[in-house]
Amino acid sequence: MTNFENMTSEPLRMSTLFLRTLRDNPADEDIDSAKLLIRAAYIRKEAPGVFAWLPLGLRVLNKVESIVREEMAKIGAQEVHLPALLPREPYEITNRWEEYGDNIFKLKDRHKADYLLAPTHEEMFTLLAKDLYSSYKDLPVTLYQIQTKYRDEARPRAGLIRGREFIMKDAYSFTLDEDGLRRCYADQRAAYERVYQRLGVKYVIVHAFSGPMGGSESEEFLAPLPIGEDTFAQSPAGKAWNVEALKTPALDSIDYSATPQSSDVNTPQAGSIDDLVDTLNSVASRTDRQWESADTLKNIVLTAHYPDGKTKLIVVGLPGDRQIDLKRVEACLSPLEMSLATDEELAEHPELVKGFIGPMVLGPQAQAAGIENPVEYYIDAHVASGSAWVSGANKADTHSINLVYGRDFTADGVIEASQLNPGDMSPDGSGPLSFERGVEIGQVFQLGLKYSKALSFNVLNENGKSVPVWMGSYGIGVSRVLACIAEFHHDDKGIMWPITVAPAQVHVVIAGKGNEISQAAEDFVQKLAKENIEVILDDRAKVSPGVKFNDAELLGMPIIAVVGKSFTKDGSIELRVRDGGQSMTVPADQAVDQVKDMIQQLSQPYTLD
RNA sequence: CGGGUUAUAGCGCAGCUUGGUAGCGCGCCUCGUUCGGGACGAGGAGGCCGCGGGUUCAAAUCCCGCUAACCCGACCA
Repeated sequence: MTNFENMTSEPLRMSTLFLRTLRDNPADEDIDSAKLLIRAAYIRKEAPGVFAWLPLGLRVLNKVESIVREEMAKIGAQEVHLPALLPREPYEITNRWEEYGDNIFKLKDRHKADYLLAPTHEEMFTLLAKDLYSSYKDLPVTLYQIQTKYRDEARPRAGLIRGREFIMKDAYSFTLDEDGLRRCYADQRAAYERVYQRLGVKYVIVHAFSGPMGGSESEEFLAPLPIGEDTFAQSPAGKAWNVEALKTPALDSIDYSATPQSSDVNTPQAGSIDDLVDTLNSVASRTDRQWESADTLKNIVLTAHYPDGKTKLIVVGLPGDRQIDLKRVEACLSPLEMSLATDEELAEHPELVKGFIGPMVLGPQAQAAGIENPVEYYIDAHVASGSAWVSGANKADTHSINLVYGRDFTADGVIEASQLNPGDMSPDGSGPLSFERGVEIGQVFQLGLKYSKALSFNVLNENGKSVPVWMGSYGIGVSRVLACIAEFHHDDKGIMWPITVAPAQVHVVIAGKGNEISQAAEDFVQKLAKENIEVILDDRAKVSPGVKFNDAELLGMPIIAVVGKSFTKDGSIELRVRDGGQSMTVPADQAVDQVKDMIQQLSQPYTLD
């Protein structure tokens, strides 16, 4: 049990432990990990998204952190600790004072100078490394910290999973070149896999959206849980993507030589795509097949918000059977943020006839239509070159049919604008996508030169030339992953901690009165302590056995030992495994060895299916 | 930012319709009896009924305003 060598072997006595378990679930939490962690007095909510750590919770947290530290040490990352309270200037240089906006906790000191509570530390780590290092001989170096982060979330929720104050391990690698970055990235990625395996957390590595720094690689570690806020997609070949990073496979061009010239159709009462399809089937019926929503091209007017607050209208065209996904549009048109245009905003462009907007007045077509100040037009990646569409004719009660993309109209750009659906083709072409929800518990990111350039972190290379440093950043949501452990490992009675993070390995219950029983329990606990096994001893007087059993199951130590009835009968101790329930009664003098066997078994790596 | 729900003891809740001494369960304290699956009896402690204003002889309760928490949504022209 080398893992626990440095831990105290003094038993935790429930008679004096700062602990009060709750019989009822807290009314304002609705996910299992938050309910159980609060009921079992591991944590306590102090404000929305802000939690206090109580003795047992802190022990779990420390063990999670220890595992992270061990794995960071293995790959040569060095621990530091930066302040959370930071001046404004570095964030001003990288424009994140503005970009992060309301998500930053901002404050002023007594001299009215701006400060912030750091949401992340790329700037400070870059400046720190820049301060000390200036030669290629100093590289590579990877620094990390485990530290409290602050983000003023619009809506904190789900207990520890989306907090405003949370604990994060963030690491930053500095290398001379891109190859070095790739090696650091691979090291971190491998360390993350070991961390999550040791924590007993299921994870899926998904391709993540890598932002405007085109080409940089980024992957997220998601814990597949239905309460997750991220949706990820998996292909039959086993690859996975965050939906934000999903790319639609390129479509083959369609031969449109047989498609007739476009023409207008009178379509009153075409208020929705469904109504339009019905109308088309009655006024413009075709012989080969019925009109379907997938034949229509709907054009959605969006207001694009620049970071400085200015706005412009854009139009996005996508197949009528698809839903627009504003987040994906934003990802393609970063840093613009999107909202649906209001009627007032629409009114500034009279060529946009609500309900009948078509491509012929938009983007590249606008000039020919005599429009001075054209609205930019983007087309969804599901629109194939050469495909024919029904779309608005830019006058009331009229649609055009046989509008061919690439013949009759083009766009200012092709973007990922629509929600992907189960069954859509995977980017790797291996078959239909399936979707699942996940909690982001880690991310590895090849930053490239973004921060070193912005903050002028250069070193001299072998030729004496000043070159920017390649950077990567790597995060683990420590408090969040703790909540995920509880999500994966609990039942309706309580938590079932993996032995690697449990506050103690064994929970000894004194069930019964009398000196003999309590003395036997004390002897047992002392023997366990000699073996460096951590113990919680329920030595509370005047507490009935039922209460003790229920608390033991709620608190969730991996092994529960009961000294009571069976000891009185034949001097034996009852041992149970909390998760999975094997249970046995062994003579007291064999109990320690039996516990060691159980710990051995429970310490086998988790098989993550 | 919009929508919904809620706010009464450490925790979970009732009371509000119809204004009149603030209640229940758990937890906490004392005494006694219990002691293997959230024991029982007796006796206690603990409240600015979210905040502010109003109506009234009288407000947890009715009216107006505010604040906070939790959930849902951030979407089809």
